[in-house]
Amino acid sequence: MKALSSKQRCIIDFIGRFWRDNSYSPSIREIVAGCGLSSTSVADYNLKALEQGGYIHRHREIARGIGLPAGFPAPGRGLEVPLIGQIAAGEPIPVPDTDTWDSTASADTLEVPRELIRGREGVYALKVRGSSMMDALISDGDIVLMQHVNVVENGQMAAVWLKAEKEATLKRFYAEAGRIRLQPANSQMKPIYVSPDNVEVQGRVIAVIRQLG
Amino acid sequence: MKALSSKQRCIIDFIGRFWRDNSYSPSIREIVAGCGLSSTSVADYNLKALEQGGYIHRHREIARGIGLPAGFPAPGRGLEVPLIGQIAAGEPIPVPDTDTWDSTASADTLEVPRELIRGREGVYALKVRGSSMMDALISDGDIVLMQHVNVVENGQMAAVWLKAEKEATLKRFYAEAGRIRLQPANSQMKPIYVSPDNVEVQGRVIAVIRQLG
DNA sequence: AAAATGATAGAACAAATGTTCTTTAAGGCT
DNA sequence: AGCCTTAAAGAACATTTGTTCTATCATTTT
Repeated sequence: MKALSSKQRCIIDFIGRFWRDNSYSPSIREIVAGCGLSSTSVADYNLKALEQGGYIHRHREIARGIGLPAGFPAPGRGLEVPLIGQIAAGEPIPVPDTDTWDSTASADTLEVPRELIRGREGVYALKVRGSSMMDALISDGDIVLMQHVNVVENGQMAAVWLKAEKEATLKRFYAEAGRIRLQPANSQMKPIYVSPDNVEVQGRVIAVIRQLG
Repeated sequence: MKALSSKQRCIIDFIGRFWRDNSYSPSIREIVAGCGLSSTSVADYNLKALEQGGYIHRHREIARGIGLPAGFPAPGRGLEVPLIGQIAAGEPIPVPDTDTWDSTASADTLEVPRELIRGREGVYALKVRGSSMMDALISDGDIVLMQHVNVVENGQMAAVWLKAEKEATLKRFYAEAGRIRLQPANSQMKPIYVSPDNVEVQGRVIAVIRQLG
C-alpha cells in the first residue's frame, strides 16, 4: 500500500468535511471543485486508487455513493471529541488552545452522543487516573467530558488548578465572600477553602462515562 | 401537523432502514420500489408532505439528498439503545423480552458510542432514580447501560432481583459456596448474603453515563 | 533514446435521478 | 350535482452524475 499523494489526502479530507456538513457524500464534480482538480477523470483516477487502498468504499452507479470507513465523524449523530490526556491529582492538565481547536490534531478521539454535548464548544475528554476522585463518584478509568471554560457557576463540578499546590483536581466549585470553596461530592469529606488568586479553572465537567466489564 | 398516512410511515421507515444498511439515502425510485408505490410522483407527493412536517430534510437537485432529523441511527457511528425505564431500590425492572427485540417499539431511545457496546446484544439503558446506589459510584439521574444476561461472572456489577424481598438493586455479584454475595462498591458498606434461589440476574452493567450541568 | 508507467486533460456518453406536467380518481362540502 | 381538496398514475423532461475513451505530458525504467 503506497503513501497517499497530496491530491488523495485532499480528496479524503474533503469527503470527510463534506460528509460532516451535508450528511451525504459529494459528487465527483464537487470533489473536483473542492480539491481544485482539473477534470472528473482525475478525480476518478485517484478515487480508484483510494478505493483499492481501502480508504473509501465506492458504490458503483450510485450517485453520491462514496462511503468512508467506520469511525468517521457523522453529522447529527455522535460527535468526535479529542481525548487529550489523563487527569490525576498532582499533575497539570494539558488543556488545548481554544482558538486553534482542531480535533483532528489530537492523537485520540472519542465519539460521544450528541445529547451530552448539546452544542457546546470546546469540549474535550480526559481519562481519570487513580482513585483520588472517588469522592466525586468518579473512579479510575472513567472518562470525564470537559468543557473548556474559565469561569463556572456555583455548585458545578470543575477541574481546578491550584497554583500554590501545583495540583489539579475535580471538585464542586463555590465562590464565597473572599474565598473559594472546593467541595467534594462526598459528604464525609470536608471542603477545601482557597484564595481566588490561587485557583485557575481549567474546565467544567459536563458528563462522566464509565465503562465496565 | 397532520397524522402520517401509512404510505408516509412506510417511506420514513424505509429511508431509515436504507440509511442503516447503506450509509446513504435511497433514490426516489428506490423508495417507490421499497414501499410498493406506483410512481415517482406519488413518492414525490408524500415526500413533500413529509418535508413540510419536518420529518425529513430534502436537498433539492441533489441525488440521494434526503436526510433524516438528528437522533436517527446511523451505521458505523453511535447505536440506539432503548431507554426502558428507571431503576430504584424496591421496584422491579421491566426487562424487555430478548427475542422480540425492537428498539423502535420502545418509547425512548438513547444514542451511545459504539465503543461502549462493542457488538454486544440485548443492550438497554436504565435511568437511576434515588441515591440508593451511591455506594456503587452511581448517583441519581445517571444512565446505566445494561446487557440482558442471566448469568454474570464474579465481581461484575449486575442488576439483581431479590425474589423474597421483591427488590431490585445494583451490586457486585459473587457466587460463593452455597450462597451469593452481593457486594456494594463502597468498602464502608457490608455485603449482603443471599441464597442462589432467591436471586435472579436481570442484566449486567456495562457502562455508566452521567450528565452534569 | 526508446519504452513503459503514472498522472492529467478534455470531452462525450449513458445511466441515474430529481422534477414537473397532465390526467384521473376519490371523498368531502355547499 | 357541482366544486373543491387530496391522492394517485403515468409519462416526459431536464439535471445531475458516474463512467469511459482518447490524447497529452511527465517521470521512470530499460
